[in-house]
Amino acid sequence: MKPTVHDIAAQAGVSLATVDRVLNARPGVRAATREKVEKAIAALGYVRDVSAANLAKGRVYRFVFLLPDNDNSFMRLLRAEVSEAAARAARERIQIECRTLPPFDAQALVAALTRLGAEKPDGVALVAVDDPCVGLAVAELAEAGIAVVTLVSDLPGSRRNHFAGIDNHAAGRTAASLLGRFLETGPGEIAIIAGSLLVRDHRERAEGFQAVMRADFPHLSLRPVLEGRDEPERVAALVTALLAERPALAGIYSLGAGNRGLLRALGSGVRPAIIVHELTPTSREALQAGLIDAVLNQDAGHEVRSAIRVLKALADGAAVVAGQERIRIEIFLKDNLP
Amino acid sequence: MKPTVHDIAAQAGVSLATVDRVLNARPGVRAATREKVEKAIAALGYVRDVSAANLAKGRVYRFVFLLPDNDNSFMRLLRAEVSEAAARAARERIQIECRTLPPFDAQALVAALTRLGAEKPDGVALVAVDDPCVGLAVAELAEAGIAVVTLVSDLPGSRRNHFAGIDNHAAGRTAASLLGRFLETGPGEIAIIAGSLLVRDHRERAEGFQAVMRADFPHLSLRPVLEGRDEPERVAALVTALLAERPALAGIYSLGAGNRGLLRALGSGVRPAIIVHELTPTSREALQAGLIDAVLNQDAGHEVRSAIRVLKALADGAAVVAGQERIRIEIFLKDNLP
DNA sequence: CTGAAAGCGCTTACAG
DNA sequence: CTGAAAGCGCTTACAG
Repeated sequence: MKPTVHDIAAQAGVSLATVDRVLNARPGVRAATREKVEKAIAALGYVRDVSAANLAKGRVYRFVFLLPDNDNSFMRLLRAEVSEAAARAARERIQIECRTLPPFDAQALVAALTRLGAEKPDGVALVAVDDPCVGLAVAELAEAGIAVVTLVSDLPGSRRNHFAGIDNHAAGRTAASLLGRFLETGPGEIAIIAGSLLVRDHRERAEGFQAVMRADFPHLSLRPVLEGRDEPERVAALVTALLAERPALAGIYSLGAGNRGLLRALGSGVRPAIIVHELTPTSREALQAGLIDAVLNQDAGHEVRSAIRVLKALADGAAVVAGQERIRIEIFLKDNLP
Repeated sequence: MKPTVHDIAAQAGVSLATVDRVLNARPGVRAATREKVEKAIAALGYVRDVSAANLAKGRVYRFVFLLPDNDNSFMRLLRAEVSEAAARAARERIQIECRTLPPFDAQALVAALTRLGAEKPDGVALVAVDDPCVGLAVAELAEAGIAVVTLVSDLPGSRRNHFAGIDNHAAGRTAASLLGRFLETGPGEIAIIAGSLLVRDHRERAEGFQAVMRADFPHLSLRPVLEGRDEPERVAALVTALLAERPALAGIYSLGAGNRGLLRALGSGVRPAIIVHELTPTSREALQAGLIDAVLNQDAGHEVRSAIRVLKALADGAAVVAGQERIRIEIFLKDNLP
């Protein structure tokens, strides 16, 4: 049988209350007593039953998710995944609240974070906006002992505890490798469409893409990055103009949102090779119909579940399973669609 | 506050024992009483606290993993993942035992399954061998109320409850799509190397690959499937002979194990485009060094953790999170290696 | 068929 | 600084 607090108490010759004090590193135990108990713990190989402890404590974990209220498929999906996970988590004494904010708005994010510093939840997950004052607000939460996880968009160099998202540089490099291999037939021009280069994820994807293209596929030349602001209308206008000017364009890497616009702007004849980001109803359908060649994806459900697991581990001071929390850059062709 | 069994008992005017009987569908409750309790449960929106219940029951889940003792990287990794997961699971009242068996041996597997029918664990995970008598042994476990999950290799049409693995047809199709796109420069010949076509996974991968190649890339012709028995030596011999006969071979799809042999057989000059299965130290290094072009992978850690979650859900009669248990066909290029 | 009481492993006032 | 007792939400003999 697994040893319990009773066994430790008996072995150490103390009461349950004292065992509990030592176990939880609470003050008010003489050094000699503490040592006796620690010896017993080690001797018996005791491992605490966390759910029994939580039951006794009546502990409820409180986590808050701060999400942008962008109206694009990916963000909608992310919000839906948080809601679903919240419903499941409630059964395990984990209370998740989801607050939406205007997108790309550092001030709004800072305000929300500052408020949380006062509310003192056990943990916070946020889609970061890349701005120094956000880093400062995160530092204050960390100072207050609140666990912080960045989601989808990171804040490197800040005091966040963990990032639940993909390596966007690597995503850009992957897109370049793939597109380069698809276009070995001869020279050509490649267009890059971002949402905005002011956003860290997009900038990193663009950089990774350009680096590999220049190094490994010198026969392909890169056009300057276009910024579609993640808006279908704007993307459509940009691509229409682009194809009018360069009807023989070899490839397009669309690294942001608004792909509905991209698809609308394509003619019906020979099209460039196309790689886009995020598996949405639009991109899935386009992939299946052969209108695009590959989709790079981050699994929103996995990111959300991972963020919750990590927040809980941080709250418990427990270890995480590294392999389980690594968010993959998924490559989808029409053949391996889930 | 979340309602508890006490609240139900009070509302229905019965004792805790009776509430428990209704909650667990145990016999010996008058229909009228049962109804009162059920009404109270519904009215209060009661949700059972599973960990409190497990604590009270002193319940320990017993799961047994039946794994082949193949000496290849993937199977070694799979066994290691089971050990790791077992260590973690022990803390949550889940006891996992791992038994190894000779590979591809239906008789040995049937014997092990039959023994388990007597031992009556809560659940069994097995790497299936595609043989009708294995299906019968699985049916007996199902009959005995033991949850059964196939791992990596499925047993379709059997009474297993769930398959934790990839769609191997789709994997083959994916390999073909990718290789086809990599070889658009002109006609050429493609070789397929399997472990053995007697194994279901391998057969399905080969079929998927051939189907897409024939349909979408008619300029590429397929050579007959070679069988390397997953042994490096044999694979090396086959590939050496192949390249001697066809020095201008355009591509190789290696869908089984033994890739160390494949790499050894490659000359130092122009090489065919190559796609292999499973991310192992060997394939990772080869991908990074540019000796192969892509690796299709199934995440062994994910498969094992998923199998355990599903077995637990089956034992509890609970629902699974479909998105979380879907095993992806991962595509790795050198740029998105984890 | 139904209920009172004890207990799972841990924690928490409260008393000393 | 230390301990006895009650309690978290659920289940289980046992008695009636």
